[in-house]
Amino acid sequence: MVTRTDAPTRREQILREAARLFAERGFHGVGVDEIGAAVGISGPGLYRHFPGKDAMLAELLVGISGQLLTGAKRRLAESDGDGGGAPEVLDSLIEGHIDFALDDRPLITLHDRELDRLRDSDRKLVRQLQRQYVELWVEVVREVYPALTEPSARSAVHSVFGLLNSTPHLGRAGTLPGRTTTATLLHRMARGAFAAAGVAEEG
Amino acid sequence: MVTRTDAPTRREQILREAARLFAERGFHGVGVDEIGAAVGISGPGLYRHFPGKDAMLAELLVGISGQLLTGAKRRLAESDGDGGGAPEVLDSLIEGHIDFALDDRPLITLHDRELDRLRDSDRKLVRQLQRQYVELWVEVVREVYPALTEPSARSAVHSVFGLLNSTPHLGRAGTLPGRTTTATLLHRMARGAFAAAGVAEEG
DNA sequence: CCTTCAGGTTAACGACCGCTAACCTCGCTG
DNA sequence: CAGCGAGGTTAGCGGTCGTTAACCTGAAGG
Repeated sequence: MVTRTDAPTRREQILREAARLFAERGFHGVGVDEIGAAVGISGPGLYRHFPGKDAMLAELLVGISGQLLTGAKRRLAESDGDGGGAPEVLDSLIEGHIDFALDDRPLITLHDRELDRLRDSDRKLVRQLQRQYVELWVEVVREVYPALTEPSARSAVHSVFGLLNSTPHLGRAGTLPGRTTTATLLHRMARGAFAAAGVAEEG
Repeated sequence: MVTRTDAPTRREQILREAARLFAERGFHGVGVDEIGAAVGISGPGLYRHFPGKDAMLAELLVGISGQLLTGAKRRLAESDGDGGGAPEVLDSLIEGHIDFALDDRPLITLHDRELDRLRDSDRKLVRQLQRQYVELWVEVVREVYPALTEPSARSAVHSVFGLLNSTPHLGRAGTLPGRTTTATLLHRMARGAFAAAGVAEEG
């Protein structure tokens, strides 16, 4: 991960603010004038950077899904090189998802909330990326907990996503008991949830 | 619970369809004409039953929050009468929440998604009910897992809500491996998540 | 120095949306 | 049976929203 030092482009500013506003008030609840105002230009000036409001949401959602999937693939590949067993890979996946959820709360919110506002083609793309991401988790989870059937594993993965993506509900930013504390707690809970899911099937 | 046999009133029909549509496409994404069409009347006919579109959302959200809180209080009281210890109460709370999440998926979706579209007074009321519900869980959780600090317990409760409320993401209705199977899996995972949160603090 | 063009501006259009007004039509009920 | 209220209807108003059109400006380049 090369950390950026140069200033964000206007385009990136717009995406960032749009994500925040969409997450706060919903896609239909935010006007283009507001997005413009948030970056210091006004209304239709946005159309120099994006063909329309939909395009901003599309780029955001495709970006998130792609980032999540790419990161997960990278972690999987890294642990293949190491002596990393399946449990370590699962830990790595959990850690990556938590980092994302804690660092980009607006995006995580949008990710499972505004998908249906996309044009058909974009929605299909995002869903495909999401599906790959889920399948990747499912494989690792089943390796760690062989007692799990495939449908149960998939349900378990979705549920853990729900758990990890709950961070936006945890106090409005300052109230958290410290980032690493929260991350550790979430990590333990995710592991615990998977473990409980994978004990016997039929409980 | 007295099971109703009489037909739902027009008003209840409207609320039911409005909930479904709001959950599918967002509050601002649904027009009053669509809600009307969904119950066989058209557009402004809704105003014979509700003073406005906002009022429908408000009634839905207040209703959910109230139902959840009432149910939880009832379960708490019942277990006080029995020889029910804290772990049994927690199980009962989890079970109740799962029932609700599985039976009223649209409402569970709205519950944490469209709260900000409410008038100030309604929003305050809903938040107050939600807060009471959370606090009730927190107390029980801390009784079962005394190692948990209060902020951690609160975070854990919110996270488990995220886990339990993930049901809308689990396949579009028919794909679930049976209701009781799903309920059991979710229950085990919730217990596992709490247990993992409550082991030591500092992990 | 003139041109070009990226990146803004304001004005305005057309569509849509929530809501109201005005009217209609039953089924009760005194 | 007169009347009246509950629960519909359609027409239309006022406001908002996404988008386009037309215009402006300042910096880069031959």
